[in-house]
Amino acid sequence: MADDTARRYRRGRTRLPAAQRRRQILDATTRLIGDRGFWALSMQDVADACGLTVPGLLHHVGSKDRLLLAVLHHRDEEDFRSLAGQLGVDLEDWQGRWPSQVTLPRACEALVRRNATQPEIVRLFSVLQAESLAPDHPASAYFAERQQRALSGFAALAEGRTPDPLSLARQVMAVMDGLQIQWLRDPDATDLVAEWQAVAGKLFAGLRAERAGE
Amino acid sequence: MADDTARRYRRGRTRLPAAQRRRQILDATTRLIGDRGFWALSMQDVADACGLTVPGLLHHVGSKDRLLLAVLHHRDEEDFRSLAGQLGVDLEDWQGRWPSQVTLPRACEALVRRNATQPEIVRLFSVLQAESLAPDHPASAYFAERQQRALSGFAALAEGRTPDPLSLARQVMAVMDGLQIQWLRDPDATDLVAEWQAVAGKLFAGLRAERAGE
DNA sequence: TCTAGTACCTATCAGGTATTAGGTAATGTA
DNA sequence: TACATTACCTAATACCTGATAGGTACTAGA
Repeated sequence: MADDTARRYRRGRTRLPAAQRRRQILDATTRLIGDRGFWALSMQDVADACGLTVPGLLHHVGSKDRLLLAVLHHRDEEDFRSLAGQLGVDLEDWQGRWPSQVTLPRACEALVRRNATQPEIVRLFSVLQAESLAPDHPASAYFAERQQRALSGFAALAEGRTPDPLSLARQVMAVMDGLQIQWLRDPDATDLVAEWQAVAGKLFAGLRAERAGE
Repeated sequence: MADDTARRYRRGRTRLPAAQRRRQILDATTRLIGDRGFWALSMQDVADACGLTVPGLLHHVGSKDRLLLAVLHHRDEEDFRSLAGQLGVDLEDWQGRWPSQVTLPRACEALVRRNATQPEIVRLFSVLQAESLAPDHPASAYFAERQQRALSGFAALAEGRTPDPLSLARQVMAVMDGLQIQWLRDPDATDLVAEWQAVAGKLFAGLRAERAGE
């Protein structure tokens, strides 16, 4: 009997180095949350997707909540890196501020274009953003901070070019989030980029090309 | 012992007529889903909120999924009724079309104003709308149909006054949904109505007062 | 006052949940 | 080849999940 369990042990599972396994876990979780949301996600689902048992999975991520936060941070980093690349900014000499050739319309366009290529990830954030409106959701604080950061980031780009940059930032963010939901619900009927460009024309109508006082 | 269970039976619970109890259940569920989302909601929570046991609750609603749909339909009806009232439309002689004095800007303003007074309900729909992006969510079909209905409703109001009514409808809906999320996350920092009016000015800039050909 | 209907109960089920404890074997290094 | 590390396992814990079966007692109509 002892022999039996010994023979059954880890039947056919592959053993991976921690970093590689961790990446696989984050990827799988990203996909699964995008499909079902976080509350509906079970550690069993993730473990299955990775060819692990549940405790095997927990060995790498600690707990379900920490898994969620790891996924979010990972995606944020990745997105930021890609966006900077698309805008021609070198991350080596990143000073915490965008260079002057990066304008709000240009940054938005880049963001929307990138999002249009990765619906699963957009869904992940859309679902989680809404789910996390509940104060005791594990990602509640994260999304509150993220909204703050995004808003002031957008506002900074419009600084000096419009009377109320923060208000414009809110409008930009609202349109993006709202369009994405419609697009996810019915991807064939909605052209995310085209629709964005149509609104952008109206939102940015009064935007000055140069900062006031330059 | 039999005596004991008999004495414990329904200790102190109040018995209500079905219609009244059902309404109480719908109200409580609305509040709870707004707080936690549907996946995170348990029948136990609802039962507790109503002073019932879980089977007692199920007696009235059948199943968790049917409870959800009942809540959604109930809210939709209520909202429609209120909106019509605010726009001065008599539901008795409702023909399936809005009278000509109801314009898209006016309808939107009324909608936003009403939403601003009931954050819990707005949260209910925001959370559910995102959760239900998963195709196997019990409200998935409902929200797909609802999005369709809302879009064509908005588009109909703009018919003949703008080159692409459907596109305008999508923009309007996107802004509303997006602003609501920001507002729910941070109600004090966001003035829903004011922010809407600011965007509305831009979105409706080219809208003709009269339908083309009138 | 008897009776039919029904609102709601208790008990139980079959199955999921995340997490912990403690062990096993594959791996990289001395 | 010996050893330490660690990726991952099995087993068990202590829940909670929606749902059903079958009974109890309140209530409205005759």
